[in-house]
Amino acid sequence: MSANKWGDGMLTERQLFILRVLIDDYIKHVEPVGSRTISKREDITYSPATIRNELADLEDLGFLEKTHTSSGRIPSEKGYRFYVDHLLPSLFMEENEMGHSEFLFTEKVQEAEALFDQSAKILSDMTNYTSVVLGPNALDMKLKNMQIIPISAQMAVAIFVTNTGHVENRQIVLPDTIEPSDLEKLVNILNDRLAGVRLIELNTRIKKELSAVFKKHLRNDLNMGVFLDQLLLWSKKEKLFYGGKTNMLSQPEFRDLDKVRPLLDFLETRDLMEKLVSSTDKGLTIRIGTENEHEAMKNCSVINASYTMHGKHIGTISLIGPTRMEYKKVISLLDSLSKEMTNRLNGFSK
Amino acid sequence: MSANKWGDGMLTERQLFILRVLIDDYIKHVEPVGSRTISKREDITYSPATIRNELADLEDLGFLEKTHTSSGRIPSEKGYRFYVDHLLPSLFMEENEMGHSEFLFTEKVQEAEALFDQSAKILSDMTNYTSVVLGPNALDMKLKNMQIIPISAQMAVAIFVTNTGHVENRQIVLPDTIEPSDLEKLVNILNDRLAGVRLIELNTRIKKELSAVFKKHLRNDLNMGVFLDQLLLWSKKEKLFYGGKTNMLSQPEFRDLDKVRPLLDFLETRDLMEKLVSSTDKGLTIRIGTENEHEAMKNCSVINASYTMHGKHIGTISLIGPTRMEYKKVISLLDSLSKEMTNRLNGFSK
DNA sequence: TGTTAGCACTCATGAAGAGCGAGTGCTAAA
DNA sequence: TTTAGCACTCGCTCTTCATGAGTGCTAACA
Repeated sequence: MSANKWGDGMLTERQLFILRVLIDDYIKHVEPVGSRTISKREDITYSPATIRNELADLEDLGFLEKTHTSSGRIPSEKGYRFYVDHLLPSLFMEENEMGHSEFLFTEKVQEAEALFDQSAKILSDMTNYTSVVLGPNALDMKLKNMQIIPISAQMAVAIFVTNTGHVENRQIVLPDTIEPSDLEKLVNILNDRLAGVRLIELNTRIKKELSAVFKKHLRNDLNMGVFLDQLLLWSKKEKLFYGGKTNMLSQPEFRDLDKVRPLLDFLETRDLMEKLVSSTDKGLTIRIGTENEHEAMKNCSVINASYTMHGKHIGTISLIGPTRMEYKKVISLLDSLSKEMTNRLNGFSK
Repeated sequence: MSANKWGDGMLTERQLFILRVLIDDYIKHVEPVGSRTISKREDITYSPATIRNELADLEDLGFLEKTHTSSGRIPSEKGYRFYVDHLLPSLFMEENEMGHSEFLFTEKVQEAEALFDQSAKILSDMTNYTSVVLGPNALDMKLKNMQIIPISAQMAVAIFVTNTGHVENRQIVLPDTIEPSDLEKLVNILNDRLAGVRLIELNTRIKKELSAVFKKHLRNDLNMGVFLDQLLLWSKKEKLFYGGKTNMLSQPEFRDLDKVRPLLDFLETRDLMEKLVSSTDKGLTIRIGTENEHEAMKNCSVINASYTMHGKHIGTISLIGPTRMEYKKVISLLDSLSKEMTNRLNGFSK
């Protein structure tokens, strides 16, 4: 057999089996697994000594590690990666029958925000890990209607309603010379011409197509350029919804304060979280340990699942747990939950 | 001298002095303070033995405690309370000269939300404790304008803009039989009659004063009752802005995971936090340990400072730290910061 | 009468060492 | 190829011991 990306050659059936058993055991008990423990399983016919030889080989191949010279083995990052890619699917298929069709949403979840919030809570409650829902980017939604409501002589509130019912708003400073009638005209023009345009594109559309219209209908002395820039300077990003922020504290590997602290700080840092949880992939992605490319996450795994609207990826629901997480359970859970979210979300727009 | 609420009688000057020195020292070093430590201070002329006698008396009076029979003393809750009420002001006045006039807000803080958020961050950064700003209750603001924007045949978005520029919005289900023109009429009536009314009062005002108007101007077959209830069912509460959520982890008294966990969980529980941080008082209130009336807060002190708008209390900025917090520093800081918030907030509305 | 030196006593803390047990790698025999 | 046997390694836990910072009490002193 030829070399592959996993090392010098393929693993033997027995090695595969032992590796899987060991990782399963470690995930369950969070303690280094020794040869004796493995040999005691009913379905294992080999003696501890034989197992030891195999374990030494698996360690040489980089799938396992020891915590000290005479300890049992724990999976390495590479080990988990292999487990997730090659050992899980076979098991996974069998058990996936019992779909998690019933999630305990409270009676009526009418609005998207409530759906996201509850999904995050449900997921973290069911797994005891930390979950995050990355909301849709409102700027990708299409403009349904906009309003400018003056609240004082100089200040006004600009409101943008999207086709999904999301509302963006911000305060703006009115040009000195503007009249209520000008404002009304402006709002009418914008609503006429820009309904159905994605918020993020409003700015370029206006610059390209509407300067002529403005010239025709509005007084020339208004400094529309600056005003429009202010109006359309989008700053808000996707919203994040959390569940089980403190669940990390009950994971045995983070029993140590100095280990949890960076983790909790990470969770509180919006930019980092956004990056961690964003994915352009439809479907499900798993990142293990250092694959997350941040020191604080080096002992964590992150699973992102995509939810969609009209078939388009618009956000993710994610689970953050220790690298030793219950992948089997968690993956199928996340899979069903993201589908459930997609269903309900698309139900809203009917 | 007659008995007072602090015990059998007044404390002697020397007792007051020793108590203050001890608490100051404990706050600084977070370790039980012994007689020797106190007697070593320059301004103390008595021997350890004398101090010991006084300490024993102060303990009998309930101001001090021991961690074990032969340890130094630490302040009791009653001790802190006395310290804050009677020992602090004298010191406090002298040093308050150096006001914290310069808070490091980023260039332009234009909107209230940004102000609250930054205030919380600044406060937690400067103290290394956890801070929370309780935003104004939008429902107490006055209606400037409302809009109902249909987004599909059955759904619409209702938007309420307040005189402060705050925007409340929610999705509503439209009555089957309603026409766009009905909606327009309704919005016009509401804007005409209800501008300037506090959001929280809209419902009663409508029921009292507008049913006649509706009868006159709208078709009778519309089931306005249910619709209006839906429109005016306020659910959202005041917003909370956090700073330094994980700062508790660096406090020596919470080095133990089992001690921080309930604390962090508490911080994440909206209802509890809201209750903790709400206060109707103008000015500054301090609650020490069990005065907070929640198990998780029994080793914490909470300081609430009020910020106002046009002289009216509209929200609070709070600091949560261990009972042994640096009251002196923190109180003057919170005092100045809440005033700064008030200033900027009132500046916005000019 | 208030203050202080002296002294016996307490208790937390940290270091040192022993014993245990779960694990290993290696060797030699089946 | 598999396995029994064995020496060896570490991490843990428990105990013991010494140390030192603190106390309360008593008796003497100013």
